Amino acid sequence: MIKNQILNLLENLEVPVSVPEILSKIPANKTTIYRELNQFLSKGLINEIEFGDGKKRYESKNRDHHHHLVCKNCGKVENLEINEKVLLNKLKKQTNFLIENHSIEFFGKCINCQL
Amino acid sequence: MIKNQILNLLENLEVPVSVPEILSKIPANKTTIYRELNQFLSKGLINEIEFGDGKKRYESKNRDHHHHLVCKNCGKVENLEINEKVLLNKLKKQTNFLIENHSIEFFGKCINCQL
DNA sequence: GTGGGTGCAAACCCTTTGCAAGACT
DNA sequence: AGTCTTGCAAAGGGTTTGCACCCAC
Repeated sequence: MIKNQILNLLENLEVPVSVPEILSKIPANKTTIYRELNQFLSKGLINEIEFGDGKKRYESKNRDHHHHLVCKNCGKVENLEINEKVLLNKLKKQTNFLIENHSIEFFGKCINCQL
Repeated sequence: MIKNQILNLLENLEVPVSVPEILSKIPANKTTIYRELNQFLSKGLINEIEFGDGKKRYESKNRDHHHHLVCKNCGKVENLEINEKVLLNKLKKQTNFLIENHSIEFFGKCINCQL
């Protein structure tokens, strides 16, 4: 079942993947991939995230929650753990907004691309 | 000159806008808008940002730097000021990554959409 | 006539939609 | 028969590209 192949892939990858990347690793139809991803999303099994190149990326919620360092030169994505609890608690008190999700990403140059 | 119309628009708007939104306010060709935005980007005059709906959004750097609360229900975008200096300094010491840019966005429900 | 600013049309790529075929109960 | 899974083909929507036009210097 393709559903499981996709979930397994997302659980085993270190960084979020786009649909084109998934397609290159799982021999299935585009429609199937998009369809399953949307189901995973509505079931809350995965996260959707964007790095600014026009493609949405997906990662399993089973992996530790973390943020990213995205190299704008070579595209390399590194995981980054920051403790945002303090920030989130502050925001909860400060705003009337119900925060369900957040995206904290940093863009720049990875060590190899700094010359 | 369209260049200036776009810059003025971005400077006067409270929240980032997408190209389709710019097109609805400035009577010009798509190509022109994209072309000018890319020039602004490479000159560092504006920021590019994504809210997860597949459209890039743009905001003037002349406005105060702030982050956003994006309502996933009605699409409303509110500005949010958080002091990320501590976080950025910590990251600078903690990683070998050259951070040029960052995106800190929160998604959820605005006060009107919480029922 | 050379260069900057603008537009049109087409192409490109990611994503969505409508419909049909097959498998399993 | 009915439902669930998958695929194909086409359309949709944001973005990019190639080329031509026009105006000013």
